[in-house]
Amino acid sequence: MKRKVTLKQIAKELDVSISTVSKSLRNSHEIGEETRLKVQAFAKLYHYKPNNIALSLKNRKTKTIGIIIPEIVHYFFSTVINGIEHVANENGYSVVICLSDDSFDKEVLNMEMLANGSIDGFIMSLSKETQYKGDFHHITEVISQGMPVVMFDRVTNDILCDKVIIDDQTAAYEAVQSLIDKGKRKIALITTVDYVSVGKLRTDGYTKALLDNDIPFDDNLIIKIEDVDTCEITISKLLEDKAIDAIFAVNELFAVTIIKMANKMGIQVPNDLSVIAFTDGIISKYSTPTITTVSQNGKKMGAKAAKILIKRLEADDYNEGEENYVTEVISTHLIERESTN
Amino acid sequence: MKRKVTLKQIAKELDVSISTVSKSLRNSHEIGEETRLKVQAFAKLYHYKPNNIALSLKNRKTKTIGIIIPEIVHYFFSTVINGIEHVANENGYSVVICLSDDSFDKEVLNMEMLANGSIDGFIMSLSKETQYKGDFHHITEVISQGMPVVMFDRVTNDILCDKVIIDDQTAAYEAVQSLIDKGKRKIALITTVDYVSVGKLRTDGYTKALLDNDIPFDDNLIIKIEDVDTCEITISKLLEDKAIDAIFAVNELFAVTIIKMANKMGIQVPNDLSVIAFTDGIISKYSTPTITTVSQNGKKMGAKAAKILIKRLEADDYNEGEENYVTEVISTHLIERESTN
DNA sequence: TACTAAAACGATAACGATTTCGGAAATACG
DNA sequence: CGTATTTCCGAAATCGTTATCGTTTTAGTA
Repeated sequence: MKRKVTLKQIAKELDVSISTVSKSLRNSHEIGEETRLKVQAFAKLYHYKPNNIALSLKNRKTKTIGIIIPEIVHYFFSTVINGIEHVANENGYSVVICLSDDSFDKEVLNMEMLANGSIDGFIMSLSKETQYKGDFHHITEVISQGMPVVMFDRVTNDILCDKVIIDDQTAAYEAVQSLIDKGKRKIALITTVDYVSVGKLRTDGYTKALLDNDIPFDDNLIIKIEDVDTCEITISKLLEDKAIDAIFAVNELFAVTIIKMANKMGIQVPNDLSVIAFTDGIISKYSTPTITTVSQNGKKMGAKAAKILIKRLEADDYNEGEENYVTEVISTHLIERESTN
Repeated sequence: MKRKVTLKQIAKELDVSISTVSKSLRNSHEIGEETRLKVQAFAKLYHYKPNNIALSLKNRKTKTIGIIIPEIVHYFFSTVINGIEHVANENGYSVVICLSDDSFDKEVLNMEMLANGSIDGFIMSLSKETQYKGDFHHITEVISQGMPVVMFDRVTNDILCDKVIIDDQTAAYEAVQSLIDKGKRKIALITTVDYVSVGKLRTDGYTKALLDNDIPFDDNLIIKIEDVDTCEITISKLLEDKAIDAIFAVNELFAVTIIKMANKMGIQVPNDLSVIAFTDGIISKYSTPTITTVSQNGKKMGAKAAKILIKRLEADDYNEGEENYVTEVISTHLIERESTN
């Protein structure tokens, strides 16, 4: 087993100094051509590659981005990572990923773990519990230490930093409006609990759309679901009200469950009931019927977040502290499929 | 903006030496109680945390695991990462993730990037292109440098290392056998191109099941698909043969597409046609009808892979080179749902 | 009192790289 | 021929830790 070769070993082998080797490999004109080529040849032969850790320590930058998300087994977050990873890689960055499992403690732990020199900056989406508690000291902490943070999707106004979001409220508004345009009047909303920021915003959009169209707002038509796996009864109860002609669901899991329950109860989608979901994921595309969704381009969000972060990282070298944080809004649009008519 | 505090700063502030600070924080008995407590209090006050990079350099280990997978927007791989991440975290490891996008070059690049000291070991699944080319020099390279590699799912016999797989052949065999047990005789197979190792194995299992049951093997019933998005015509052509009473698909995307096409052609699933898919993912669970699948527990695979890797990493400290590689086979089972009867 | 032993702390090397600075040799120039 | 200027290279600092090995001070013992 041959350990990786270091500058020191090359230096010793070639009977020159470490600095000479280093300079040769970086093609410094300080070194004579003969020596330079000799060193380069030797290094190539032994597959020399500079040790990243040593470089990180020296340069005080790791060229890696820390990602903290609630859950990875989730199409939207996967696509975001995908977007981040590609932009990161193009710019010579790696990504390290930590999952908070929607737990505040894990989020804090992970951030502390990464903040100790392992990464140059964060891209993150808040855990449910963090949003619920409203405790963001761990984030302000790293920001105050000069580590840039870009938040996406599940963000908070309590933190000053770059953000990448979609206009959840407007997107929801437009989705509901599209239902109204198709003549639907009794539109239900299946959403998450309120402390999830995006859930709240989508609810607002829903409410506003009804209001603007003079449709009476009925609190009974808003169902807040905490756990997808146990929502079937709640949904079927809602569906018993045959007058409901459309449902807006804040994610596709809710939507597909609705369709499933409707099927069982003999309610035809889209003929008896239109369904629109937020988040354009794999399920909507392959479900039967396919589901009309509000596209929430995760890859684009991830890419944008990465670009913002990297730009800030590279800029930090020159001008410090010139903080003019941006909030980038990724556009959404309605993807019409079979679940609406 | 306060930079992170270092030992040196604490030492200066408290007018002691760096070593004293270091030892105090590690509770060394070499340091008198008074000094020790003073230093600890000061460190706590300033939120001192040792710099990971410096530690990595010193200890020659990074406590991070490198993951290289073809694609993250893929339920199976997400669950594997989930499994890895949890075990890693429990043991104080981080994970850095690189995507090969099923490209050989990206796989090589990513490995080289990580192999230069950034990580302690790899967990990986081969890209399609790598399997196609059969070129594994980048993997043997890192292994020969003493870096442990654990491969999962898409593995190769050409590399000696730890592996975590499922028994694709037997699992496929059992799936097909279950169809036969239900009286199906004309069973088609929708699979990937042959160089994807798991695709090949599943095909073998299919073939063997037919053979063992004296069912004539018909080459026309095996459809090899390269790209999911353009397979609809191929599938519908197959379905024109109304005598086919069951289809075994090597992944759920194929399966759901089959069901979709069948629906369009007026073929009832499961009454006219039974469908079984490999890989128990989110689609199978939420599709209509729900799809009977061969469970391929990704989380378990990831967890197992991480355990094996970490065990090897910790063992490496003491005994070197005692290589007795294991190949762990994760058990599968059939999850019966609505697409079969 | 003189010597030894223990206790408390500091200097330094090392991990692997880059870079500034300084010095020696070779060349140019007056 | 003596000095100035390149050319080429090496020593050393640095990044933030830990660990080994001294060194000093104090206490204990004969």
